[in-house]
Amino acid sequence: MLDVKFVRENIELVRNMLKNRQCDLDLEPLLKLDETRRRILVDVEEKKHRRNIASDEISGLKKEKKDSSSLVEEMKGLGQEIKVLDQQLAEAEQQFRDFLLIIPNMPDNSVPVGRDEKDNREVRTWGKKPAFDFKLKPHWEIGEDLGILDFERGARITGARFTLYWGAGAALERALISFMLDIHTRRHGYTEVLPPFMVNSASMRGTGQLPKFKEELFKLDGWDYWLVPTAEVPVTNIHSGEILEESALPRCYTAYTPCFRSEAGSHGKDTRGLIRQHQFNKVELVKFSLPEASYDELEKLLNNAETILQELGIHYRVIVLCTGDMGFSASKTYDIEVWLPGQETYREISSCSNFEDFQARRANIRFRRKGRSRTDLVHTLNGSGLAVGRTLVAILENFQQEDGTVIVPEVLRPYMGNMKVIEKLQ
RNA sequence: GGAGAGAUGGCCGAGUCGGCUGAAGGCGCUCGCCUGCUAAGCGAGUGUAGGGUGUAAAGCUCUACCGAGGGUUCGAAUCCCUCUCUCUCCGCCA
Repeated sequence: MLDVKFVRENIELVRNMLKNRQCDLDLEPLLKLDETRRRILVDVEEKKHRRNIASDEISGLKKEKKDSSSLVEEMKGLGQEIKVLDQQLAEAEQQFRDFLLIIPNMPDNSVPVGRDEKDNREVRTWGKKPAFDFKLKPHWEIGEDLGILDFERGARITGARFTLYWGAGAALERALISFMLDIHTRRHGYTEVLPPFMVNSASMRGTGQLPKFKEELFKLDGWDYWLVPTAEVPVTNIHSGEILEESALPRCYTAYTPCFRSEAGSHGKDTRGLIRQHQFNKVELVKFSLPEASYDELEKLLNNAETILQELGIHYRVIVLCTGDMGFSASKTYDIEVWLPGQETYREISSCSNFEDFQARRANIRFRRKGRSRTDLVHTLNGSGLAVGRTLVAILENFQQEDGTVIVPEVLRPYMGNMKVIEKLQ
């Protein structure tokens, strides 16, 4: 959510931002609502002031045993007026707030202006595309041939975009989760958290999934509970409504959660394999930062995510998203795209964003500078570190061998009972 | 699921028959004094949000907030209703 005052005073900047984001939204109603709401507010506050004074007078009169009935009568009328105005105000505030909630965040100045993913810019690459002298398979073939990925039974148990993992496949997924969490906690200094996998509407609103992206979420019937689409939601909301000490920042958390996404609007896209599932595992990195430090923290967070692929020894590239491709809540986003030789393509495996104070304002996450009385909004950041299912995909495709087996990356072997090669499950 | 208790400021904790209680008292914290250092002691200060005024900061001022929402009343932290959450006991369960 943007600051109302900022919008009021920089209306042209905001209009330009909407244009750059390819977002068609007319701001006129917002300005009108703001005006209406403030007009009513001034009126009702003045009336309440009068009522407060009169109440004191009545109290005084009663103490002196004097008659107060005419004043009481008068206040009855005023009370009615206040009641009506309060209702109007509540309505105006609600509409105003609802509108503010659907305005996307301002991109940082360093973000390239562009229409869509074609205008994203490559920042750097790491490693090289591996060379093979045999015919490569996509991961779904590798997984099915080894008997470790079972798409058919996954679909039978639940439906399309659900997968059953067997044996070394299941173990590899678990190994990756442990490995990632260990690196981030032990080497990068993050605190591990294990949050609820369902959240309420307030949390979804806090991070920006609601009200605009309802159709991408799974909701529990009869409950105000939603399945988390990413750990970002529960973990960022850890501190919602809190005022943190300046000395407590930055706070760096890492969490494993499954992620549930409806993938509405993706029909027919990535239907094969593990790339696009309704349920997948992810290790997330979340930071709460001082405003002046948040872009440094973003670079660090990105590096922390990259470390995982470097340790695994898999080629990737980093891109910065342009204004037209960036998410609703983000001010700046880097994507890490991993190389998948079986499909001869790069695929997003991590998305690292700075949200500045956009989420903090929605979720009301503040801090107090030492020696100062006023509070400020923190900056929030997060990034995948990494998407586990897609990492498993990258391992299968990058470390496949001609005989159909897959080499287990060195760093994962301690987590897999020293397994060196994944062979066909008997 | 059954029975009961509770929810007040950063924390603990008062709030009488509704009326200067935004809220006593204590702790903590901040600043100052004192003191070889530390501790103790002394003094002052210490909620949040929104609005008005102000070029802005400061300041001044108003309104709201004692779990959330609604009601009664001229007036509610105090009375009534609904909901949420926490705790205790029993039952059940991983």
